[in-house]
Amino acid sequence: MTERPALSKGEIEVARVLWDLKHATVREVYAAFPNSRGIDFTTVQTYLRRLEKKGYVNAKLDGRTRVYTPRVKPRTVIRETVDDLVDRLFAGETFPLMQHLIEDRNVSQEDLDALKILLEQLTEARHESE
Amino acid sequence: MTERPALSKGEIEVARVLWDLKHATVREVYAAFPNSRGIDFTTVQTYLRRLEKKGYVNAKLDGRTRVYTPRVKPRTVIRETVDDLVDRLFAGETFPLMQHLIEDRNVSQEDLDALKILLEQLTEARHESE
DNA sequence: TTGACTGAATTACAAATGTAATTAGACTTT
DNA sequence: AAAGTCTAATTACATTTGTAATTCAGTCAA
Repeated sequence: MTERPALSKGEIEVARVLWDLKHATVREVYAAFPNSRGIDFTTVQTYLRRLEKKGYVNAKLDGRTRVYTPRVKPRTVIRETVDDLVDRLFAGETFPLMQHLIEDRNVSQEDLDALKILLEQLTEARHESE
Repeated sequence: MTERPALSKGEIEVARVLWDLKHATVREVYAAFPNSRGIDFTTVQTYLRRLEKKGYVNAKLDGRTRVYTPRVKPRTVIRETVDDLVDRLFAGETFPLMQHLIEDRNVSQEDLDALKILLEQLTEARHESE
């Protein structure tokens, strides 16, 4: 089963950076944060260690420095995280979330158009595989 | 400012029940949980107390029993919670989340159609107000 | 070789969270 | 009125999370 403990907010932030970098040391992850974030080097270090313990990243020693690489794909984490949110906030229903996103946020016209295209494609794909 | 502390997962669960009931005692909220949830009466009690402290619900004494009522609307909590998720997981971009919802989940054809209509409506509304 | 310096590992710690045990107050029944 | 019983309030506590201080191990300049 998927029994990985869920990620905390801070852990997700760090995981995202690591997905971008593909593999990186603590220092590199730390450097990738904008200064405005005001996060401490050792805090990043802690998050990476916890990500490793939770099974989300691998670490191998290069000299005396640990190099981290993602172990779980973004898509998987996204799915699990969004699942959880949808369960808690919408009793498992996806539609209300989409409705909220479309109606209560400022979606640009470009995004709206892109969405329409997505929907069309999906509808067509379904008809084909019938 | 919106400076209410964010809700935890458990707190959201309880808040949702209270939104449904409009106003309720601890016992009523507790009763509204399915048995399968396996949550303790006193746990619900704790969550309600914390929701009150955080400013999400009001409580008034009826005899010696506390009756809770929502103080913050679902829509507001949803907005804040989803904002937070989108920030953490998608760097604030709404589109990737919608894309995920549409592509990586099993959206029914009815939902797809409903979405298209939503999109159309929004597009029209925009053209009018130009 | 000995401090000073650099960078990484280890340890720390308060606050938040999930979960519930314990205590206390009011109502009932002998 | 004492004992038992409900129900609600108070207190407790381990775990997780956010955040970082502290320690330790090489390296370099004096």
